[in-house]
Amino acid sequence: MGGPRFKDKVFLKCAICQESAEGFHFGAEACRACAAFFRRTVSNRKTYSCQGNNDCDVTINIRCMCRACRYIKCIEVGMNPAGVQQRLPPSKTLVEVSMDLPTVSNPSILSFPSPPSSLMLHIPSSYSNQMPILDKMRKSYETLCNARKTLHRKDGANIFQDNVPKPVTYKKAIDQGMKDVKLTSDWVSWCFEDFKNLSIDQKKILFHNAYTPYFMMEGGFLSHIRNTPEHLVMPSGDYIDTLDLNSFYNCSESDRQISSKEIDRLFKPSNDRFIKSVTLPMMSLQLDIFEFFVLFTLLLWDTGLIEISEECIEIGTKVKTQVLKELDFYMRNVKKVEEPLVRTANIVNLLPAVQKGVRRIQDDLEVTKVFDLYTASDEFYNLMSGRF
DNA sequence: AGTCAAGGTCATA
DNA sequence: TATGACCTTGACT
Ligand SMILES: [Zn+2]
Ligand SMILES: [Zn+2]
Repeated sequence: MGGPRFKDKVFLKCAICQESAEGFHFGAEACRACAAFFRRTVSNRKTYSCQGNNDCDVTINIRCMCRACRYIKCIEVGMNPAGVQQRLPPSKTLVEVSMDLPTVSNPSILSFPSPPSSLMLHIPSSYSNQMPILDKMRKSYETLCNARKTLHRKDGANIFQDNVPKPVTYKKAIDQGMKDVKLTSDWVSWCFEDFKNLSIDQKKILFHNAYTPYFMMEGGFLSHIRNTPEHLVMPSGDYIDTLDLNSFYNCSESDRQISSKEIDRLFKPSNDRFIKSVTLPMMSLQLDIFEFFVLFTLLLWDTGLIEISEECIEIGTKVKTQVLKELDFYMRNVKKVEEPLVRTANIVNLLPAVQKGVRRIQDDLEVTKVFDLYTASDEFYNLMSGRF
């Protein structure tokens, strides 16, 4: 028993099983056992399934009890499957395997499902000190994306394969939005130390106020990144096809009471409006990930809310000012924007468009509620109050 | 030369 | 067969 080792005056514990750790592995502080487990899992492309409810404890004594939950925890603490290298010696058995899957020749490519967009950039670590909050958001967004891949993985699908994005129905979209609430709330806490320290009431108020607009704004942003403005991209990577609203709103299980024309009349104007006022401007601005984070910050820390405390207003104002300063530094010294003021104003001007877009679409849903066809949004909003 | 984090090996359960 | 202690490698300082 070596006991916990010293490392620069600090005890380090494995983020997965709490055993004393020896260093970073694949993006997280981890013991060698968990690192080896993660490497084997990714390298051999194994899939596990949990016999329980995907919430088994993974601690040092029972770390092997549930492989599925151990792997999920690896992802949650920040391990990146892309960190596992491709098998170097392409042995004969591997060649045979790849013959079975002629469409996928290079397994390592599968670890990078996101198309390499220059707008999803990372900043050099030398800039981290100058923009700490944005840097933290960027890094934890990567963690969020990995966690989403696990969470939204289709049953039976290989976790390491990039699922081809598919159009979703209304019910699936709500379902994915509900599943993503917890991850997003975790992400918010990862991003803002100040948010983590708020009272539960204040957290709920801020998060509830921001989640739906954020959900839609992120959908617009991701569709801008993918260059498919007519799609609203969901956290899972699937999308709402606004050119085919009929299949979106008419789920197969529900009665097809509404004609395709009626659907278009009800929903098309607000969807088109959202694309025109949010997604397309993002594309023309070439909004990047850090600028998107600034918008999220302004959205979350809504100091105009009537229910929040004076202290919360003070904190929110401080956070927003800090992030705007970081944006200023980023535009001047990293992105080297010619007219930072004009660009910042254009970016911030997206927020009222997002808010109006959300309101329009929510109004549409109110109308459908009168028709008593869709009730999922009630569950959705009820769920929001149970977090934190 | 020393550290870190990859991959590999192989006794053991 | 999966695990994890132990070893090798290769990049970086
Ligand atoms: Zn561990
Ligand atoms: Zn489990």
